[in-house]
Amino acid sequence: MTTRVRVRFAPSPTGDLHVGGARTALFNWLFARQHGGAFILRIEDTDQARLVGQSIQGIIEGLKWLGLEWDEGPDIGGPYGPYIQSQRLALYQEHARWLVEHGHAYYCFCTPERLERVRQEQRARGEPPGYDRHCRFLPPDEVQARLERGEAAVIRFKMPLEGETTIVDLLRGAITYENRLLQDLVLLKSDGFPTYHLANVVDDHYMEISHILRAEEWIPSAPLHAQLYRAFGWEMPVLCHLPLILSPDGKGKLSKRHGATGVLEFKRLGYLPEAMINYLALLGWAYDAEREIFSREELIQLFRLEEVNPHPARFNFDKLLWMNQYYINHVLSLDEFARRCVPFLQEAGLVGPEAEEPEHPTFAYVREVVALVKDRAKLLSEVPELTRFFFTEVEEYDPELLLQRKVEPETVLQGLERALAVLQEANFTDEADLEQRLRALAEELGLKTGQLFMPIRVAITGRTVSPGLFETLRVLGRERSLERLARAREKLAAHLATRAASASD
RNA sequence: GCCCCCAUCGUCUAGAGGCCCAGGACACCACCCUUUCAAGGUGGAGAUCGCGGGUUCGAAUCCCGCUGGGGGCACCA
Repeated sequence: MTTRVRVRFAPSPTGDLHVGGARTALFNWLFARQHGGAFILRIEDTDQARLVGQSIQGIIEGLKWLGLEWDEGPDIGGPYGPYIQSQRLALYQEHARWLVEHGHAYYCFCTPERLERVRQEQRARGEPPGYDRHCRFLPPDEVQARLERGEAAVIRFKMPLEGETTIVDLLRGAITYENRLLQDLVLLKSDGFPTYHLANVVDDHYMEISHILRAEEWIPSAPLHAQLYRAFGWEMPVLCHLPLILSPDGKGKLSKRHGATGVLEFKRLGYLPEAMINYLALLGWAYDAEREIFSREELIQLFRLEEVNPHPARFNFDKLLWMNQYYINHVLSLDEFARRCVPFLQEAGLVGPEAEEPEHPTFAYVREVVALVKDRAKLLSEVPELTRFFFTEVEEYDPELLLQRKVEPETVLQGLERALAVLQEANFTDEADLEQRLRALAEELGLKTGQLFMPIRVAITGRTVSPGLFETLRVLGRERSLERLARAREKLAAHLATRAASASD
């Protein structure tokens, strides 16, 4: 029997899409694509108290940024909709009632206060906290009377009191629980909303989900789900619990206090979705002993769910950063890199909206400029700082930066003067020509190349770290280069004069 | 407290009984390249495969116990 693969990512809209959720979504997506199945986005908004407005939008934006497109979902619909649980309430209520009528569930009138008190007493006695099944054995006519009186009630599942429940996890095999240790959990809350357990099981069934890939933290509720499937007489999908992503120090799940955790935060910080996907795929899975750079398409082809390592992995920001730089340096084309730099350059006020147009000269210039930092940027967000002097005047800098250890200040000054003269003659479209002339000049002045090039670099860029000198001169062009050189010479001359004056005082 | 999962360099991992006195990557160190910074190249350091018992001619690999880490125990998901 081959059932069509249908998987789902089912976040609850309580905040941004975080990396843990993104990894779950990724594995679901890879699995669906690899099997020619469907990847479904379902929003589990059954807790109105924890709802965060706009977070559905944020989740969708995050998934889109990662390129994890879905086949059915709240925004695009599909044959099994609606895909937002708050729009399916009647279905859950109907099924909760069905369970009561068929002896699998019961009404519970216990107040939150009573439940809390019971739990406290249990804890005090060193017992595991949980519901004491007080209402499970209420006489039917009392239940009826209280319901008619309009008393607030929830519906709880009647967990079998004896025997055991075994679930089968794709990565871990059989996991067995003793039923007597399991709880009579709430399926339908007093506000008429279902809990996760009911809504999830009902939806997975009606949406014909074939494989449930979700985080490991759900293992303990799997026996309840298995019992629900049994009570309904439904076949249970294949279960696969994905290992958790732990904080870098390994102490607990990754959370906000460990730094960026929201997928869109990573976007803002200048990470590439390709790097993010690649890194996340490798958190818990590996292709072989050597290879670790994979395109989306390669992942779809090579990924094997059964090979996922069941032990939790720590999130390593260093490795992600390395991978991001690797993608910028070695994977992205120049055009692609330039295109992605544009929003960051705009944000920094260095280019206008025209830079977005591929045919516009501004984009052509951006392309030329960022080509010089493509092999040294780790994050897209660094690009504005790395290239600022190509778009604006050189920022004010300390004239001391022009000076070289072991080189007389007068010689540096002379070097700048001579460079100005030499470059006057140069062909600025020809890096080799620029290089040749400046190397010759260094030799003429009896300086090591660095001793001449560094002052020029500072003059041109205002800093001691920059892209290659000759390519920088080329992109900057004759006019701006010579002007900056001249200004640096004046600046240094003035500086040396003041220095001499204060020294003679 | 109870239940469950997991266990190879600091981290992510390869390893499915002999190919492993354990391979790769990040991070770290050194050297090379070099106009700065990167990138790249070469090399180094880093794991008695958590510990203890078995099984076997042989175990990182199989079994048991222990320990450690993580998860869960809501009218949250």
